[in-house]
Amino acid sequence: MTGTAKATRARTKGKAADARREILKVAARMMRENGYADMSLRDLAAEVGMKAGSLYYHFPSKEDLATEVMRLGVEMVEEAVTDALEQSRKLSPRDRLVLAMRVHLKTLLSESDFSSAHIRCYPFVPETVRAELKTVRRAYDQVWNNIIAAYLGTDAEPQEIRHLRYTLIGAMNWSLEWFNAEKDDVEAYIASIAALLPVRKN
Amino acid sequence: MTGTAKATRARTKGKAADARREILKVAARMMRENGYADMSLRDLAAEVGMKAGSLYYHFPSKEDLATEVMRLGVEMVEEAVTDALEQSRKLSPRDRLVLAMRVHLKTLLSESDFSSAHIRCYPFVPETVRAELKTVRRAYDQVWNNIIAAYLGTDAEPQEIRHLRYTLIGAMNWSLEWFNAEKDDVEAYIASIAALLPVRKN
DNA sequence: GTCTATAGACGGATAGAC
DNA sequence: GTCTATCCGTCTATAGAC
Repeated sequence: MTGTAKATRARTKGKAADARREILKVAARMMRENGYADMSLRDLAAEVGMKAGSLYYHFPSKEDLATEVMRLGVEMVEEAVTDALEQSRKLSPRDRLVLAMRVHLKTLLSESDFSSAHIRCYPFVPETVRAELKTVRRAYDQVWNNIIAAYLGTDAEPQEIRHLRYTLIGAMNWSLEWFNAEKDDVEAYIASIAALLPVRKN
Repeated sequence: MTGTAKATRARTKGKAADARREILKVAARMMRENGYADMSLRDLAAEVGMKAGSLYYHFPSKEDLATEVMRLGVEMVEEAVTDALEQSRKLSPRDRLVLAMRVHLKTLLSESDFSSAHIRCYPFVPETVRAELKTVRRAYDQVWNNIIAAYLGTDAEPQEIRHLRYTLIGAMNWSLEWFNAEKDDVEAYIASIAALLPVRKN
């Protein structure tokens, strides 16, 4: 076992790590539902089963806690998308694009308060938090640039790639505003968006 | 519409009406930039040139002020879109759809803090505020349902219409997250989205 | 690791003078 | 119409006991 792996395991087991994970989980839900400003550390602590002051054993500040929640939010979707693509190398570029959309949307809607908290809270979070998230956000953008470039072909201009990325990500992320798990169907919505993407000759 | 809102809107002249408009204008900008929770009435009043307490001569509460800002936000885009369509009756259903997109997006990006404040703040605003906005929001949805139904044709199913509406509105509203007036071009982005909409035979 | 207790700042809202 | 003054609640964060 490498030192790094040992250290990682040390950080992920034990009482402190459990409490930390629980805090993050509840924080993600509260941020998603109420926003960053309206997430009270008193309420958060109460839901986790501790007092507000105790949170500072695990996180140095509210901003750091929020940063961690939002960072995990990007990393979760990114990992889900890249894993799915990794296991589907034989698909056509178009099918890979549709697969990426499916995984992004499913993660957003059914699995992860972290990702939706990121999307909803980003515009209003302190500038320092946004600065911390710059790198992970760029990395995820790059994942999509690659998927879309493969679909559009080698003659695609950078603006064409960016615009399609904005359109698709916007169409998907907007689902946070209307999607109702009891009435709506992820597959049906993906199919509707996919219907707008022409089958290309490459 | 409440009786109060109707009565106050009738007063469009005089000192009170001017101050009221100024308050709404600054409030819209602050809500867009910082969100509802982080808009302080003290800061708002300072920017308008008054003291916090004076705001209560014009609005009964912060919630009522926010409701008015957001209601105006929908009405402004709706009016811009319907006016444009009114003056372009001869266009094809597809061209009318693209025109509606152009006007919606331009209003959002260059004219109205009110509309962008609505879009950004809606998820986190108190439930009572959301309830007040239900009617105007539904009305604007209906405008788009009609435009899209005309484009898709008489055989379009309700879900097909809704899904295309969500996709297009999502693609446009997401521009609040990335659009930079100095680098990006509204027309170019509209063209990119429009390229995804097949020319139909009707 | 979590607690109690509290500092210190700021929030929305109201009353009454002018 | 706007101001001053203020009430009362809540917030993040810290210090020190256990």
